[in-house]
Amino acid sequence: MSVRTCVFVHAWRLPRVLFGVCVSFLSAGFGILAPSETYPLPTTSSGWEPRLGSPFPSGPCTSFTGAQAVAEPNGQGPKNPRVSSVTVQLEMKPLWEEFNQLGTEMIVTKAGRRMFPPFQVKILGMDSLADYALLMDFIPLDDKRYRYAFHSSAWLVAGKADPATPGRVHFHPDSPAKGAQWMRQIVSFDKLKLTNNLLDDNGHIILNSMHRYQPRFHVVFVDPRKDSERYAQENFKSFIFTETQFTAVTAYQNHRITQLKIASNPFAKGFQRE
Amino acid sequence: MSVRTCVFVHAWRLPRVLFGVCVSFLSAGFGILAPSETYPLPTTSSGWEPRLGSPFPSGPCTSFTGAQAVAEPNGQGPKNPRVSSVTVQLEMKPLWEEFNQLGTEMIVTKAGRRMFPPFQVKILGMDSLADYALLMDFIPLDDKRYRYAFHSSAWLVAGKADPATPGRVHFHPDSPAKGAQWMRQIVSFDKLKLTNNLLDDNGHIILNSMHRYQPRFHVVFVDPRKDSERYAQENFKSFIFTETQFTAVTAYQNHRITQLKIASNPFAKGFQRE
DNA sequence: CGTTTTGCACCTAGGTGGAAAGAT
DNA sequence: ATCTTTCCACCTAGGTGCAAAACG
Repeated sequence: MSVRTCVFVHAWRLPRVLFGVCVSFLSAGFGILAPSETYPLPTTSSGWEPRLGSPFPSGPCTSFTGAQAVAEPNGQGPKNPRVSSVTVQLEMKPLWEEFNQLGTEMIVTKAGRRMFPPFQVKILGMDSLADYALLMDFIPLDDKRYRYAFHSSAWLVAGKADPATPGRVHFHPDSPAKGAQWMRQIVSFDKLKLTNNLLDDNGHIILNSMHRYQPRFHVVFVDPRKDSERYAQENFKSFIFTETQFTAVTAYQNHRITQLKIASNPFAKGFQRE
Repeated sequence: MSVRTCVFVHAWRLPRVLFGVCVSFLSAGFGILAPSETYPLPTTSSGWEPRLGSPFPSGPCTSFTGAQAVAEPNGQGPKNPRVSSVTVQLEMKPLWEEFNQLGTEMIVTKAGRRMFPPFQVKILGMDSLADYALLMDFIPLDDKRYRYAFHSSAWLVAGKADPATPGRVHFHPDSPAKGAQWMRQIVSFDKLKLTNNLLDDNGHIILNSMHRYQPRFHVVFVDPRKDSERYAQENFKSFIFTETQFTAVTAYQNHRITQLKIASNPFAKGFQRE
């Protein structure tokens, strides 16, 4: 399937075009967006290898494992200097790695569930005076469905992936804001919730349980030019931290994941050492 | 005392001039502001009658008592149409009036205490596409200190006012934002806290206990022009709701105020009917 | 003596995983 | 048999007025 994604958005908390980040499929059109709302994105894919025409990572985006934990996307084509100079550090990287080593699981519920660890980043290199929007989306890591073999404590492929969920984007609710504001302190996506409800109308991210996903983080420069749509491809930069990938579940499968969640999430303190 | 207030601000979450709302005394200079931070404002005054040269209400600003509860300031001089067309409705007006009838008291603590009822407004008439900042400040209602006579259940003048507290302004933390955003729903100043700590460095509003105050609400248009300071006087509009005036206290004096607080504040439910 | 501070019990509001029941 | 839903006890986080102690 050929997927074309277009960056272009109408109406940002406003009744007319302000700037844009619109994502459309070959067959889909535009849409009106508002912060905290979500929007269809291509989620069907055979992984997150390069996809023709996608403005979001068209090359293998890797997160560096250096001391700074900076994600450096590649192959996103020519970029506006206002985004090309942006770098991002994943917060709580050691904790993410600890989970990732065990095989991170994220609970999805009908009502929506937060992620843990929380997706938080430190941002550098923005133009202090320019407006930016920050958003996240989730792409399938493969086309498979999984099941957990309790006896062997291992994930097994259980077949082909279920039909793709409605693709959505989560805008950080402070969007849009000045670069100075985003860089001032750690940016936390703690309003983002994951659900398995295909009919969700709370703006949550919809995922298939027992499928694997890769979170993506996008920085979009809000181009003040009237014809900003023309520069859509240049005005954003995407980041992927491979240590944040996870399997969506309705109940924890790996007991070691459960224990690590309990040990590290303050809200689960009630389950510590019994 | 002659007080001159100047509208002009440097740095809005940003390292250089963006737009401004700076308030200075005759003897005081400028300052760097950021949302949620506060800033010196003239608080010494012989009431809130007209004050020469003040960009904030220079005429008797009254709140209408009509069905819409719209405050209509007067005598603020020529205004930019982007602010002159703005009207504001006080939310929970009946509750405010109920308190006001008894003599509203607001607790001040070292750590800072919220107001109750909460100061919330509905805003109309903004330019949807323009940027605005919203802020509040508090001015002394008179030059007196009070004490409460429990036996007669009445407030008595206890002398001349204590030295004025450091004047501060509370910017609504969402500032600046588009008119459309502000008008979308009720704007609540629930992050604003009152303190009696003269050395407070949490950005709270500092008040003298046993003194009376009048909250003010200011709408500032963020003028994109380079020389916006020149138009500072034109770019804001102030609103005063007389039913929101109160006496600052460290402990409630009037028992009927206590009862009304308990009856109407959800967080005080633990004290209902004993 | 009037006023302020402190610790506290009691709330609101909402994020946890567990256990049992339900669904397919 | 596998997966999902629901309810719940138990947390975090923080906003209340109260009572006693402290202050000046």
